[in-house]
Amino acid sequence: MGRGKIEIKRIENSNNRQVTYSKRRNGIMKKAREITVLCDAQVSLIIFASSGRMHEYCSPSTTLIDILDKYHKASGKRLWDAKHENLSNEIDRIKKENDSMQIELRHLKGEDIQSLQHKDLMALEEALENGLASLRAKQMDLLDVAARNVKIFEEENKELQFILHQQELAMENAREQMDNGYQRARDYNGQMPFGFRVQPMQPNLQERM
Amino acid sequence: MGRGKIEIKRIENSNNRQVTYSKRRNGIMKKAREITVLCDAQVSLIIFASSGRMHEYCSPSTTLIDILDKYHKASGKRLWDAKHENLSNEIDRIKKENDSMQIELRHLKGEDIQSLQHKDLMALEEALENGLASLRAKQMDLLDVAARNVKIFEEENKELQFILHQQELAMENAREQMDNGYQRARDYNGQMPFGFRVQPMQPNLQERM
DNA sequence: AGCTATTTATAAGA
DNA sequence: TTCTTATAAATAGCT
Repeated sequence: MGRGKIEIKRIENSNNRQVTYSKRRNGIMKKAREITVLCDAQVSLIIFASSGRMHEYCSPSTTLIDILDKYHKASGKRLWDAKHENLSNEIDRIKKENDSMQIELRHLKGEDIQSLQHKDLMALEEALENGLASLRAKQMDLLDVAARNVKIFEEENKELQFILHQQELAMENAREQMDNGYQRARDYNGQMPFGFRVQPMQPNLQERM
Repeated sequence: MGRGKIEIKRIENSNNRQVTYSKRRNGIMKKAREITVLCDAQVSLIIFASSGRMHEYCSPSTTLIDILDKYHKASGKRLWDAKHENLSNEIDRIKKENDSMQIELRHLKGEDIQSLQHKDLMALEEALENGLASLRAKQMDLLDVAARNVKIFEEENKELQFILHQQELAMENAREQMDNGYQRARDYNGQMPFGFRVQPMQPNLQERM
């Protein structure tokens, strides 16, 4: 369709080839648009010129991804399969793992055990009793710790009371000295023996509950 | 280009639409082939008719995957990465679910409870005790069933012993009659009253353990 | 699925 | 590239 008929074979003149490429590319794109509208078709058209430049057409109302998805289903060919399949398989695998854990959990919570056989029930019982035993042991530990903490607090309390008492004595002493002279009493606190200061930390306190 | 000019808009007559689709599809395919040859281009063309049927052209010397790869590089658009991302996200989601179930399971089995706080331990204890309670209930049911089955067997046993006894009497009787004449005794069994036959089934037997 | 009058696309030239 | 135009090709409406 032109001034002369041409054979369908590579156009050797690179300039002509480039011009023809442009013209025909526009032609195809137009045709693609037209068939889309006229016939309700979905079209994906990707063209790379030999120069590497790309042009694409994709019918509106859809996306290339969508079309490739349908292509996948329609042709059975797997395009980006390897990765895709691995991921799908992994999902399946994990889902199965999930399901079995879910069932185990339910059983341990006493749900859905109507269908279990005697043997399964025995195993379940053992598991529950083991769990409970571990739990009791842990609770005993905690009680131990708590008792120890109580003792530590108790001792500290005594010590604090002792220090408090000492301090009261010191204060009284100070008040007496104040009667003798304000200047000497003002920095009394700085001179108080170190051992009589209240310690804010309890380094011996055990793990909290 | 035809007997009449047409507007580029959806062809309402479905038959015409289908015919036009076929013709134009061939046209585009041909154009795609031609530009491939004439201009050294690489082309991927995928068309879905509204019916869902698919047609594709891909220039020789390449593959759809190859073209999509180049598309990927040329356009920067992702395509199937999106899908992969979705799958990856789902995997992450399920894995998290998995992990938390795993932890819960371990806790119920008394493992890894060193780090638990008092409150968690209380909850765990309750769960375990509930589970154990359900289990005991189920076991009681089973014991019940077993006891009932024992009783049924017991009664049946008695009945069988009774029948056996009757049969022994009958046999003795028969032996006596045989002394009187072989012919009359031969089909004695066929004449035995129905109620005295051994029943092989136990229709009252409850669910097994 | 063919036919063909017409419309479109485009090769070559400017 | 873009425009022009002669001509090849595609195809709409019929069978």
